Amino acid sequence: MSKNYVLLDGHGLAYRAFFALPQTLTTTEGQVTNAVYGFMNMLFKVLEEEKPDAVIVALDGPRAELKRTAEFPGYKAQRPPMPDNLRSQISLIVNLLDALGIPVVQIEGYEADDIIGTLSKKISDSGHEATIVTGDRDALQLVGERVKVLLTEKGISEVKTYGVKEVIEKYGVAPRSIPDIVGLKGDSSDDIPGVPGIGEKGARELIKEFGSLENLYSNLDRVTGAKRRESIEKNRDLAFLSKKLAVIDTKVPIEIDLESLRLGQWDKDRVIEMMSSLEFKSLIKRFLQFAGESQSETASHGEECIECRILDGYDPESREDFLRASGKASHIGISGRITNSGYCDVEIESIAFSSRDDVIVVSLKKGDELNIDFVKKVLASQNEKVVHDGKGIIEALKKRGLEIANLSFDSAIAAYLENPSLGTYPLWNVWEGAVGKSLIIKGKERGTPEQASLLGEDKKDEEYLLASEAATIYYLKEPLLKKLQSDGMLDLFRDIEMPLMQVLIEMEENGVAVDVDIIKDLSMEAQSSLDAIQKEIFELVGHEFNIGSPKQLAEVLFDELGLPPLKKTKTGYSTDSSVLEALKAYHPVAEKIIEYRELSKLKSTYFDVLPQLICPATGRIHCSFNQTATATGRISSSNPNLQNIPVRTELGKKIRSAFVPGEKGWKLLVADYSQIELRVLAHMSEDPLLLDAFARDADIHAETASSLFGVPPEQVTPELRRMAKIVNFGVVYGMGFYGLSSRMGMSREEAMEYINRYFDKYKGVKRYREKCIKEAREKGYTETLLGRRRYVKELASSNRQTKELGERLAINTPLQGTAADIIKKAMVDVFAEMKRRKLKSKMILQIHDELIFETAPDETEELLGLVSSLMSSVFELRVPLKVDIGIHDNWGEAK
DNA sequence: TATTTCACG
DNA sequence: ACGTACGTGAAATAT
Repeated sequence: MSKNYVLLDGHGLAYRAFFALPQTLTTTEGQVTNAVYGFMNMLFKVLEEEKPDAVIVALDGPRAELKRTAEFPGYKAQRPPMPDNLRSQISLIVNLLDALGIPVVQIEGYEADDIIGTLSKKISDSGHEATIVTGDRDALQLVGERVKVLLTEKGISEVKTYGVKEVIEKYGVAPRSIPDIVGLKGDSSDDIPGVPGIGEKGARELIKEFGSLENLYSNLDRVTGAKRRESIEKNRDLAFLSKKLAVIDTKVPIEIDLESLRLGQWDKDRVIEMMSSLEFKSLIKRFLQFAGESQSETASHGEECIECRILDGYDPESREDFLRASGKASHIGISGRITNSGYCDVEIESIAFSSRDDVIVVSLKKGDELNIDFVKKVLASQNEKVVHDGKGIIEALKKRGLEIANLSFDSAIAAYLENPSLGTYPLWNVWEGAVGKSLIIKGKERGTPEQASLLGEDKKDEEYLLASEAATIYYLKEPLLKKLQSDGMLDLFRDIEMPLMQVLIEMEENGVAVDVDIIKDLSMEAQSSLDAIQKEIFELVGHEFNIGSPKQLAEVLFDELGLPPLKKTKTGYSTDSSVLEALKAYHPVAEKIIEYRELSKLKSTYFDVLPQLICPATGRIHCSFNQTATATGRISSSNPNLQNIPVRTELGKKIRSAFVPGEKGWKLLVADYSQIELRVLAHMSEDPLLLDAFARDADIHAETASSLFGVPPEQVTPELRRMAKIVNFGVVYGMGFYGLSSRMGMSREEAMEYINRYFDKYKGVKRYREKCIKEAREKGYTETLLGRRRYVKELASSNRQTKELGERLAINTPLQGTAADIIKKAMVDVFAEMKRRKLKSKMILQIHDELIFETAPDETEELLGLVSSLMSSVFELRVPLKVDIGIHDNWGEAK
């Protein structure tokens, strides 16, 4: 019986995958896996399509080029050495192949091509079939009756199959004549010279006509074109040498028992273990599928086939069924469909509950009020509730008078803690990442068709989807909880993030009041200033253009006015504020443009937008606080972003003054942590100088200036203090001397000098930085005081710039993240205490180190004391947590 | 959709 | 040879 053997060119395919797939394909900890992935993808594709009886992978042996470089020293001479990132992947591939029971053949002194050539000959000689998978066109010479070649085209996943027919179609010659063609045209990728002046086309024509090099040289007189003939004649030796280099050796001494080889000798557990450590979720699935496992076997790997009944939300009996079943369930998974986003416009459309094997979907559209009692009952039940990114759903439910009792778990937040760098946490991705097995929602039981149609015929798929979501959420809880536990983040999750979610919900509901009249006045003022500045700019330049267009502006500045382009962007010359600032010295238009920029920015981002964002129903602005957005653990704000309301310029402060208490007689209470990141640095580094400075509540920048510039504290000038402040920020960000020099306007040497002096004085900080980098490199992640993680895969990069970025992240993230931990806990504590005391006052904003409340007249003093003491006592650090706090009539008054 | 710029901590 | 501090979100223009 004839067998089909697949022969793969290991290095060749790995090389292709390495260059075809992005380097960004890595494990969470930063091991680049693109070549392994590409190779395995190709392997499985071939396994699935060719269904071979056996597979062999050939690798270039040590000193494989020797044989051919002995003939011609230039052979493969221009080939750069294998990148380290690829070398490490080759050994992963070999290990994986070992686990898969696929033999890897590597013989000293021979290239993979020769091994493949020898094997394919042996295979076809004994009457079996061989399929060669490679990226090297030279292999086409091996094609024969029982040998075909799958050649990777551009990229990696595209392959073309070559049998004898295809080779002749493409090259016009028999496969065995391919080396003759190479002999004439050469091969730039292997540095085979060929005959000068003969290219692909000419070579093909000549061999097609003469059949071989030998025959060509015996009949040189029949070659047309004098020049061509001369070149061929002159380069006879080169041509034959080139051909020799291109001929694949089919007589390599290989000891392998082809007959006993067969696919399927894999160590299944090891394959799965290796693939999951490489985070190849989909390949595991493919492997299991290919391994043709029966259901019971797949279950041993936890492959779950979850069967859910979908109950009809309109059928009273089904509802009773659900309530009965959910009583026994450990928790209830909830998914909801909402329209719009943001507190002001959000509305609940429908909701699904999952209690292990029952799912029920009910519509909550206006007019479907008959469902509300049931929903109320489920939501109020003693079961733990589980949601995925539930903040919006909860708000929408609350707007309809529905509250969730015992909400204990949000899988999006859990997934965020596991890896905060992902940016978004779609349910399905989280499922893939946490479980990676297929979840199948089976079965669907409904009431009568008339009742069923109440949900709307066209909405049936939507209903099914919502039900699957609820079930997925249900089954997500356990694995994520386990992971949090094993990663030491359970407390952070349970005691901070989940309670914080409730705080954020109320803050979003509360919203913030703005005085529209102030903003509208500012807008009008800005418009008239803008008109005037625009006119001036046009006069200075001599014509009109779009000042807002960086491209047109660059043209005017650097081409027309001939100003020096100081900085480049990807696409052209930069016109950002630092450039314009420097250009002030050359041309008066620079200053005008800076003014124009500032005004138009503020106008378009704030003046014109804020009034539109006032919610008609509440008369206030309700932003969204995103709890799963930042890699460091901070929260972010959007629609609008209230965390970047201007403050640094005069005009900016005017905008802030439009933020006011929403009720007559009420005030704004603004509390911010003083120097929180530097205090965290002092705590973490235990640097004596920093600890002492904060213990004395000294002016930290002045202290730094004093030790940096060697002047007594009382002689620190504002200028020295300003420089020290930049250095302090730099330390927190993990600065290098170049960045510092450009920011301080000094030479690199000077900057270097200051940095050295800083680290000499603050030895603890120096040690801290080194420790951060070392630990992050070892563990693959950095962590904050509360164990919040951030994987720093940049540290594993071979690119220097990326690696240095990783080092800065390793330094900065624990500082920024711990500060985030601290204010988050403060929010939770303050919120809980306000609830306990039943205060009317409201927490309305958080701006990273600052909390803003709206306080009722009779609560101002109480709240002030409460906030101030709770904020400073959330953690016992080695330094005091200082809080600046004040009562104001508007936000502009603070600071 | 990507790029550039700029507001904040 | 190159570009250089951390973390965000939004608007306008370019593609």
